[in-house]
Amino acid sequence: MPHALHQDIRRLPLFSGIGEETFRDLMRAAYDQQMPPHVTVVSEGAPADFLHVVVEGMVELFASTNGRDATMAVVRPVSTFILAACVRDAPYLMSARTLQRSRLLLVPSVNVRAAVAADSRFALNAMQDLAGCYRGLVRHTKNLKLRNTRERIAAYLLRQSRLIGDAPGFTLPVEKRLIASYMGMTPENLSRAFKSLAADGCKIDGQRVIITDRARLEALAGLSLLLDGPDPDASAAGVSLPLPEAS
Amino acid sequence: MPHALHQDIRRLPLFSGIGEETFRDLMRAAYDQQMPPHVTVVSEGAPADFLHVVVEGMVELFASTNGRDATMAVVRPVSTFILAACVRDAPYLMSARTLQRSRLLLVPSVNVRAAVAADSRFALNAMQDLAGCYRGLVRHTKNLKLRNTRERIAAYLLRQSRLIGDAPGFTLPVEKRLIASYMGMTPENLSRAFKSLAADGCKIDGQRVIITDRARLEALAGLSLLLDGPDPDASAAGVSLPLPEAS
DNA sequence: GCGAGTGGTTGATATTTGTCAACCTTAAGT
DNA sequence: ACTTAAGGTTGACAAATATCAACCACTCGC
Repeated sequence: MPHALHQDIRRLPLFSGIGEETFRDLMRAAYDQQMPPHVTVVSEGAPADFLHVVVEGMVELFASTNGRDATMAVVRPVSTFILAACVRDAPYLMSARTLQRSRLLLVPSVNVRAAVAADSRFALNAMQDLAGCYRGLVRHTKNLKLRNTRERIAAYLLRQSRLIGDAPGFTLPVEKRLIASYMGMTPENLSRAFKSLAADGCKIDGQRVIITDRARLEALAGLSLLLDGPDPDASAAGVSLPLPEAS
Repeated sequence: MPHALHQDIRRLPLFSGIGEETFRDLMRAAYDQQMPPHVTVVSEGAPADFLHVVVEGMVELFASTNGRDATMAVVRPVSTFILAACVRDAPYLMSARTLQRSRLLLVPSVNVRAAVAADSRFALNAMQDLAGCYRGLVRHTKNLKLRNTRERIAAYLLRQSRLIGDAPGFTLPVEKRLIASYMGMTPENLSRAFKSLAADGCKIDGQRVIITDRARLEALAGLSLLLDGPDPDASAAGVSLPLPEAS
C-alpha cells in the first residue's frame, strides 16, 4: 500500500500520536479492498469482524427493518466507521454500502482490540472518538425529537454553512434522497420543504444552496442553538453527512 | 461517605478493576449532594465541570429548544451520566433534573480526565462505556426513524419484557409522560396507542403491563429485531429508560 | 375530609407528514 | 441519437400525529 496513504490514515485523530509499532501492526493486519458502487460491505447483525477505513469513494451507513430503510451517515475519505461494535466485540448495528467505487481498508477487530489494550494512547484516542460519535448522535436525536421537518432542514443548512466558515453559498454534499432519509423524512417532503424555504431566507437550486437571509433562517430553525454548536465535535465522523463544498 | 456506597460505585463497569488509588482520588475529589425533587442539576450548554453519579433517587436527562422539550434518558442508581462531555471537555448537550429527592456524587471533570490519562484500565472502561452509550443511541435513533408510534411502543414493551427475562407481566418504570417524550410522541398519542394495543397482544392497565400474545406483538413491532437485541449493550445507561419491575 | 395540583385519558379537530402516480430532467449505455 | 434508468419534482389524496379542551383519578398538604 502506498506510503502517502498510510500518512493520511495516521493523521486521523484515532491514530495520531499512537505508537509506531501499534500502527504498523494494525496496517499489516489490514486488508485493502476495492469495491464497485452499490455493494453492501457490512450487514447489520453480523459479528463486527473489522474496523473499516474509507480510503477512497463514499460509503453509506444505513439501517433497515422490514422494507423501510434509513440513512444513518455517509462516510468519506479518510475516516473510519463502526469502531464501537469493534471494541465491544458486538454485532454491527448498521449496514454499509458503497455509493461509488470505493477503496476500504479492513482492520481485523481482534487487532484493534489488542491495540487498545496494548497502547494506552490509542485507547484514549478511541475513547475520544467514541465520545465524539456519541455526542454527534445526541445532537442528531435532539434534532429529530425537537424539530419538525422544515426546522430540521433549516438547522442542517445553517450547520453546513457554519462548518465551512459561514459561507452563504455551498453545494450539497450528497444526493437529496440521502439527506432526506438521514433527516427522517421522505424525498417528496424534503423537496417541498426546500422550495418553501425560499420564503425564509434560503434558496436551493439543484445542488446549489444560497443562504439569503441568515437571521431569518436561524429564527425558523428555532435556534438557541447550542443544539448544533458552537462545538461541532468535529471528529464525529460516522454519525453525520459529509461536509459541503463552499462556492 | 458510607463505605457501602463506595462499594456499589466501584462495582459499576466504569470503575471496576481500576487502580485503588485512582478510585480513591476520584472519590476524594467528589462532592456528595442531596437534591430535592424537580431541581435542574445540569443545564445544556454549560461547561461540563462534573461527572455525575446517581446514588439515590432518579434523574431525567432532557433537551429543550424554544418551548418544546424531550426526555433523552432516565437514570437510576447506581449509574453515571454525561461522561462524554466530561472527557471531551465540551459543553453539556443535555440538561438534567431530579424526578425525586436524589443524591448525587459530583466528580470534577478535571479529576476524571486526569484519571483516564493515568490509569489505562480506567481509560478502557470509559471507552467501553462510551461505546455502549453510542450503541444504545444508535438503537434509539433507528427506532425513531424506522418505526411509527405503535411499532415503537410494541418494540419498547417487548424489550422491557426481555430485559427482565421474558416475563409477560411487569410494571412501567417511570411516568407515562416520560415514556412518551422519550419515544418522541405526545402523552395523548401514547395513551391511545396503549389502548389500541389490546388488539395486538398487550394489555396496559395503569402502570401494569401484561403481554398476552407475544408473537402478535412481535409481528407488530416489525421485528427482525436485532434492532433491539439480542445484545442489550446493558451498560448503556444514560441513553435509555430504567428497567421495569417484573410482577 | 377537602381543595389543589399533577398525571392521565378522551373526543373533536387541525396540522404535519407520508403515499401514490405522473412527469421532468439528467446521465449512461447501446 | 435514442433508450433507459435513476433522481428529483409536483399534485391529489390519505394516514399519522399533534393540539386543544374537557374531564377523571389520585395524591398531597392542610
